Amino acid sequence: MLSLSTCEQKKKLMPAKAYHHGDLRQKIIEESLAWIEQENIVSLSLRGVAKRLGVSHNAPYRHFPDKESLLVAIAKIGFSQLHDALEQAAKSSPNDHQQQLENIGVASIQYAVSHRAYYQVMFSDRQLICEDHPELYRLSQAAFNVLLDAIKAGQSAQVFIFQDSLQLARICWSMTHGLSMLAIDNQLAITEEDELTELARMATKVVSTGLMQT
Amino acid sequence: MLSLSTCEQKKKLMPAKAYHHGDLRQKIIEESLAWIEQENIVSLSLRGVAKRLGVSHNAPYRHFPDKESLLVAIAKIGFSQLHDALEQAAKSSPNDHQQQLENIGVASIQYAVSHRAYYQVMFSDRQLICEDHPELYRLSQAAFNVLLDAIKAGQSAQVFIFQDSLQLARICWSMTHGLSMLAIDNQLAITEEDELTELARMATKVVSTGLMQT
DNA sequence: AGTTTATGTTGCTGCTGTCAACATTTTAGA
DNA sequence: TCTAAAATGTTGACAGCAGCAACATAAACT
Repeated sequence: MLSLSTCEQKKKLMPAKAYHHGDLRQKIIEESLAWIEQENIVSLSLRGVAKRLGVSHNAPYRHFPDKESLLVAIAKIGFSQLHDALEQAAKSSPNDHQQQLENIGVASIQYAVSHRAYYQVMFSDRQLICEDHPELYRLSQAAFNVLLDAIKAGQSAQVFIFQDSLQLARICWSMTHGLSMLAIDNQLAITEEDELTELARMATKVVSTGLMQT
Repeated sequence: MLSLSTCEQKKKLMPAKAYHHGDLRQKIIEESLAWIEQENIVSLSLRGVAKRLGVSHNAPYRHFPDKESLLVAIAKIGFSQLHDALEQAAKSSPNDHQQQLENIGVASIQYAVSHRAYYQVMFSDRQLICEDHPELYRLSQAAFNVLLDAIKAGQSAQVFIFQDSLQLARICWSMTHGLSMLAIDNQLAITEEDELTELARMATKVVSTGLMQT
């Protein structure tokens, strides 16, 4: 399905095609993600990735003008995937707003821990999401808006409290983001995937309960 | 006056004394924090700090065996300060468990945004908090335990729900941590300090409400 | 005084991001 | 089809970085 989107890039503007190597651009992204999972994001280097792929240390620069561009490209994919995962979750329980909100939260945390490399790039301390990368910013907003819309719908249905929906969405986002980061950084002392899912469920229920009208 | 206090560190165990420079170890820490605030934590380099301080590129290695040790030293101070701030907050409203919990949360967020350089080091993607640094781990646990104790007290007083207190504390910690990180990374589009404090208050109220017994 | 210890410097190695110049392969226009 | 252009890959260079070893100096201790 991802290759479908690249079908549109057939012409000549997108440098995503494979000439000498086999779609080197894609391979660089994959190898970078593998590197982050095996080592960590701090030690990720373009030269190291190039060496792993058996190309010269400057080959990646034919596909990404600099290291930041590679990270932005990865983050874009990640936010797109996250958006899809949240949309999927939002489709569940369309009549139970509280349950829907919890499902979105759990889906967000599950995406983070099952795509830790993506998530670390998306929220690395490199400040990628800013005015310098408008498309990335738009993609991150799209994912956030799934949550925001769910809250607005719950407010319209008189289920959630009537405070500023943007602020409430930021609160939900903060909890899932914080839990995701702590889990990825192994600061929750949780080994089992099920145990983490259970914590995610409990956490989203606490927040959603706090949002309910009395 | 600073030299007066160092006079008390007479013996030889403390390497914090000033011989040629003026307490270089402390200056390195301060300059590193200033660097992180002015630039960012990714670009922090021992050589850059040394240059700013007018010493040779290897002088810092007389005080820190490597870069990670410097970051650990900073993180230790940070967690100690955070612990104090949370203790202070916990002393308020000793009879209102919900209010006390909210005060702890707000204090945590306020510490993060008013000490962003410390906070970024404490929770950088360098995995400092692990078995490799037991004292740092202990300090971070001490800060966390302030929150945990507040929740346990609220449970004993039949104010909070009776689920696993450790999990509940992690949920609170996740929200404040996530909100802090997003605020530090400017991903909340909030400029005013007051506006952020208001969001922190709202956020802690949502979570604390979700923890209340029905 | 003389030795030891703490601190600071110089020089080196290997790694990194990035630039410039060049080589090769594919594509496109005549 | 042949050739020019574009896309892609390589080599070599430079500066900045972490960290090591050897050396230099200043303070402390005996």
